[in-house]
Amino acid sequence: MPVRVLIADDHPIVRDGLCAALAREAADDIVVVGEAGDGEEAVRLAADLSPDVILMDLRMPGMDGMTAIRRLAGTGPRVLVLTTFDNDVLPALEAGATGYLLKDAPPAELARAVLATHRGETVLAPAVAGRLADQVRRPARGRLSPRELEVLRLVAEGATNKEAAAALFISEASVKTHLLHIYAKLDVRDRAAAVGEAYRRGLLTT
Amino acid sequence: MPVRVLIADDHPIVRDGLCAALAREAADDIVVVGEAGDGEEAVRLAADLSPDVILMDLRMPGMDGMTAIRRLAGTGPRVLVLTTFDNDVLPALEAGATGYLLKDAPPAELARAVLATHRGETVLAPAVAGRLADQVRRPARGRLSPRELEVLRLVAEGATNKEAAAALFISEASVKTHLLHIYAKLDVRDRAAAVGEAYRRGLLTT
DNA sequence: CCGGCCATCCACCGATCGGTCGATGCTGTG
DNA sequence: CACAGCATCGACCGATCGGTGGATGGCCGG
Repeated sequence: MPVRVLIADDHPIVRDGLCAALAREAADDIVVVGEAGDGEEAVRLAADLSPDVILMDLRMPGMDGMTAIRRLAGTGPRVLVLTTFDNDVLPALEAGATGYLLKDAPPAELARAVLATHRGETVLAPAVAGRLADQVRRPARGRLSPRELEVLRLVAEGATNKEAAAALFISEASVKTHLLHIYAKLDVRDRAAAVGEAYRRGLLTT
Repeated sequence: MPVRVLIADDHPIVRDGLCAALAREAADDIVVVGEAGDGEEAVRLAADLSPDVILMDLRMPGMDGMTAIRRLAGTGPRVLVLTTFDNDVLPALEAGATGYLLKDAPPAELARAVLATHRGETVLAPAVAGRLADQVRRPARGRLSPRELEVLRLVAEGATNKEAAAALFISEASVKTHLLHIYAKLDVRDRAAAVGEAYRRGLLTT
């Protein structure tokens, strides 16, 4: 009995590619039962089709992959994240993903990963594993608290300390404290470098 | 006689998807004659296979799509850029691309675009056209000079004005002037916002 | 129950930055 | 040739920022 797969990706071309690759590499063991173009559709189709494995992109319009994973946590199907970027690994695993692959993976590896995911094995792309190790080695280093992230987002959009304070309904002193903590965590010395480093680490997005 | 297409994209899955989509949408009119995984391979295969149209991703390891387009300019095949991001439009067209599509395009549109490109028509994704109009309307707005980009890169990495001046062998006053020009072009008021805006516009990359 | 992280707040000071006046010379294009 | 854009430099001033050294309370986990 083949593994039932649901594909969730906003690019039709990528969905086509996944179908073609899986059919070519493991036609007997894998069958694609559905395709979703955003997180909401993925959650709905997962309930309707009860797939074994969901191939999930993280960046999608509307409901993104991360929240979709949280919605799906514990409902049956295992989620294999398939995305372009190697950040977001820890959040994805925390949200309930079983594996994390990159889109530059060769089709054969992809097929193997789908089968492994179905068996409950955690699949990590090699490049991803190293990054994960880094993050675990340095606790808190680089992990910003929700509040700190809000402050940094405002600063990245041009807010002064005073403006950020007003936007968050806190005092300017608190904003400065948050920023000092951010500097320490990102290992930088000023707001401009903090914004740059945050974008490089994928903490801030377009 | 079908249009001969060469696919250049670093993701095997995307290449599969393009093959499948083109085969499904226009099997009689389009034939994929080759696939390349980076810019260098694309240039080599273009010479060997003499395709009519090259579907080219811009972000690839090794030689990127932009330089590949420049190499191919005037050698015969027309280049249709197919990428995820809607920046880089103007540079791509200047480099010699005939069209610019986004990866979220539906397969049918993609097939039509390939045929149109072969006829020499310029194909632009709707979202791209608007952005292009913006850039033309406001000359210089948003386009940073090479020197300004260097300054901004240093600032994004945490350099003070003095440090940036030292790194570029110019005076601190010049750095400040460059920064003021940057602020005006990006429509921001400080270095942190400039860095953020630059990342959002894809002027700075990881 | 205590330590750690988070979030909040205060005051002071020196350094840096941004704004605004300039100015010069070199390019390339109409 | 005139004009625009680029790159360089100078001086001044006020505003903002970063650094320091605190303080409080809440919450969670060992």
